[in-house]
Amino acid sequence: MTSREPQAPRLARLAALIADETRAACLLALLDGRAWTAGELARHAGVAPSTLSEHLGKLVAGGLLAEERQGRHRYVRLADTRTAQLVEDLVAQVSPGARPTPRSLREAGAHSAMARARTCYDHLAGRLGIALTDALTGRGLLRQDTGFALTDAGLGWFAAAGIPLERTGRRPLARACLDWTERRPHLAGVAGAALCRHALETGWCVRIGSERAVKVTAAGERAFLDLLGVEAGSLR
Amino acid sequence: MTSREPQAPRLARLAALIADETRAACLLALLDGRAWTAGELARHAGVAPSTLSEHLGKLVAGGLLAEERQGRHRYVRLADTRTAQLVEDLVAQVSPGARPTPRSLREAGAHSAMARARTCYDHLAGRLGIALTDALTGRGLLRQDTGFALTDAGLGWFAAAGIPLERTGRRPLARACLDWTERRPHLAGVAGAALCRHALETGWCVRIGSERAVKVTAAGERAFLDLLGVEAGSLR
DNA sequence: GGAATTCTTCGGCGCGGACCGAAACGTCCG
DNA sequence: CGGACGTTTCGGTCCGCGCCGAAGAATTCC
Repeated sequence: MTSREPQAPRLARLAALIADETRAACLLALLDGRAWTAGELARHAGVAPSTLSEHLGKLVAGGLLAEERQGRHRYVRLADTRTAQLVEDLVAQVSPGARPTPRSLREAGAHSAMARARTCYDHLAGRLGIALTDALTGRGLLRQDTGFALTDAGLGWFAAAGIPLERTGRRPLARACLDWTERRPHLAGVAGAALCRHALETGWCVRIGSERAVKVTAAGERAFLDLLGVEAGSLR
Repeated sequence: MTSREPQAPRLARLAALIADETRAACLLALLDGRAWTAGELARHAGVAPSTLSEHLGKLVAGGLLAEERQGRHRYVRLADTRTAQLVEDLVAQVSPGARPTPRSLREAGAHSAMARARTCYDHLAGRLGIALTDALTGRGLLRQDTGFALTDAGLGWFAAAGIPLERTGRRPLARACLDWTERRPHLAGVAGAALCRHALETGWCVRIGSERAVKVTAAGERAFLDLLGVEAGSLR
């Protein structure tokens, strides 16, 4: 059998897009679900703007990024949830079993804030994401023993909490996303995104700094306790 | 923010392992779930044995492949189900919306056999995988509307059919795997693997040739009809 | 209109890595 | 014990690509 698999070149070309450290840094930064300008990404990655411009060209051409031009700015974001999920899966694969020792105090602070609570593209992750997922499961709202799906009671909980779940396209309502700090699954999919969006809109959580880390507010602490019995005090 | 994401180098290095066309061809071939020798892979990929030896060294060192030495042979296989799932996800991302036109009759035949029924590492895919998944869903044994999980009736069906489901480690019982020919989810996870294994052991399906394609036998046609009402005649 | 900002294009440099063939090493078999 | 086979190591070649700086295009601000 000398016939080369027909999709080998495509697979290699896709992986090559991620196989560069600068482009990988961009994809990781964009996991916050927001749109960044080319200049921001260049500073973030520590390369010349001209270099980063070429990288963006490749990522957009490869379908990993979507771009939107506004005046002299070029905003890019991850193309879709599937792409974000793919990057998360890759990160989970390389997530170290042993936690790496941070080099500086600032890194240590940033790392622990990320481990506490952060967004994973469009849903909540970190210890907060795990705690909410565990609470949903413990109350019979989410079923993990036979797969990963909301129960009928779970559908009712979202409705009662005033969090609308839009059945759009083929995206699953609930889906497991492997957390790279906790190494445990947490809620993603339509329900995960809706919960995160609601938490940010109602002020249960606010973003810290310019990246993915978030923190729980006083209002959020009350809400998570009332609605799910989650003690989120340590995640403030 | 000039701090580079700490896991960017790791992500890039992982992707670089897949970013070579020869290594990609190896990973795709190994998606059949079996162990190949270095020589077989070299012939399959169309490169010199010495070249392929170096590739295998990198893939093993990178944790994507597991190796087993037997005499003068070096057998390699995908390291674990998570790695297989990752490769499948990457393939799904690049799966062409428009079917590519095969270049030769033999390729066309191989492609259509793969589209009919094949294994996806350790579970069934292609039109057969979709048909079984649809049947399970239609009979209330698998729930896809709120995620992707077996129902209690589904657990009973597996027990009644004599297909044991081993709850091992963290691997989910049911999980969706996106099919790259049908562009629809089909059953993976512990249940998908158990069903595939049972189908091959009882002779419901047999492998065609040396790769992933399988075909349904007469016994399999009866079984699928009796157990799930699936008309698998066109998949023989 | 002119200046500042943001991004892109281009030429050129240098490193990394994929490839091969030749030779060495180990294993199996007659 | 010698020959066939599968695999590995090594030296050498070559191409791809990531990087920069300088110059150019587009847009906004004053």
